[in-house]
Amino acid sequence: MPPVNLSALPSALRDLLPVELQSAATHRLAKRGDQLFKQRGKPVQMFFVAEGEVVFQRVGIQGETVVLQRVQHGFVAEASLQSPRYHCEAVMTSPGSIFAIPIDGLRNGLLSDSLFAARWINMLNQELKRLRTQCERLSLVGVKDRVLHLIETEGKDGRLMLRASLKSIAAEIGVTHEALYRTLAAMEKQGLLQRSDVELRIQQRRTL
Amino acid sequence: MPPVNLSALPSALRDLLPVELQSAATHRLAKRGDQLFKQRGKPVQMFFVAEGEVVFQRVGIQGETVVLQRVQHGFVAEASLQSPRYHCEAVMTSPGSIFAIPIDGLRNGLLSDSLFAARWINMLNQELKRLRTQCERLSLVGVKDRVLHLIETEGKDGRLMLRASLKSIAAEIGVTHEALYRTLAAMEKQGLLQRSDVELRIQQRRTL
DNA sequence: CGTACTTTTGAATCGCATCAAATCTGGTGG
DNA sequence: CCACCAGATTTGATGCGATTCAAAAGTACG
Repeated sequence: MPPVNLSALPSALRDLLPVELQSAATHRLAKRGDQLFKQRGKPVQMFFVAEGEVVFQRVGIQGETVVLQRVQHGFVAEASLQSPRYHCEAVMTSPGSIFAIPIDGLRNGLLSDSLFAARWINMLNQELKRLRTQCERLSLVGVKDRVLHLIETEGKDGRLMLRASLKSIAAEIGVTHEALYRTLAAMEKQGLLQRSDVELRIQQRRTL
Repeated sequence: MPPVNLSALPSALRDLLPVELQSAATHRLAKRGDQLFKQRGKPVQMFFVAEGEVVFQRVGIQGETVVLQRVQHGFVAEASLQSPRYHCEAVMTSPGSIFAIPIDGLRNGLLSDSLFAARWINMLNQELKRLRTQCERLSLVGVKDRVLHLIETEGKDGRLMLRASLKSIAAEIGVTHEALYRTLAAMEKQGLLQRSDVELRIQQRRTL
């Protein structure tokens, strides 16, 4: 992977990382199916997804895969900063653009730059909240409620941009893709929802 | 709340916090139903549960409560370090022992003590992993699989200590308490599980 | 133009939510 | 110490909705 033209860095990275880490970053274009790292592999780089989608998944005993997280823009496996091994694997589900930062440099930077450490903690806190929200969503009964919750929490103004397939969304909200397709169709028929190629939009009731 | 006799601090706190923050900690005994903080309240203290159980929950639109997290030993709402408001409420579900640390002191400490910041990041990373595991659990189909997953991931050697009611466990794994009771009974009848007042134990198959 | 994947619809089964009600438990106050 | 109450535990009956298995049509990509 080549070193990065600094001006090409996503603003999320430029605002977060100290300059010395920005220069240490490398970049690559990844295609669908590429594996960023394997379960039980040793972390040497921290990956940041700028474009495309990465799923963070674990392979169960019967070989079934459970999606733990989808990432379209952000770090993958921040929690593995000091882990000797990955506890999950990361795979591209759509072609994309990936930045990588050496983990030891990251660790040093966090120790030597306390403002950077504070920003990093902030990022982890946001991630914690996002995960708690996801747990909340998975606790809801019924596909419909989960869809609405997803649009309300991950979308903006009742609109959820579709950056990935509905199938991967189905996995994320913990239902089969068949159930999701059927529920979306039913909701649209009831006028609760509008679908397009690029987004899901909650149909606002005019009078409350 | 009185200041704390330093030697009474849980070791988890003594290993994590700088001494100046340890002296700033206060302590209280809380009883069932006590509310540590309210949804939308302003965070001024960071709470650490040493004994008893706290649930971290959000009240939904129809007034139903969703349990986001149960804490028996650890920080509650670490993610609210820089939040202007809590996005959830925290309630004791059993009497317990609570330590409180002033949030501004915590923020200052994280900025001035980089080793402390590194330990804090470590703690957040562990919490992230725990939450991802919980999402994984909630994605499983069937109460039985969730129970087994819970015992495997939160227990030790196939034994899960019951620090709280089965009902609160049911909420945590996202099923009704009736379904949990029935499933446990069925699993016990099939010899998959042993129950006692204090723990659930997976029945090991002798031969694989 | 074929291959792989997503999207879609169908049918059957069944596990779980739901509503109800009884028993048991620990804790409180009289 | 006992009556009482709130909550936990348990069992029962019912119906819906999601999983599962199957198959077809649509779509992207090399």
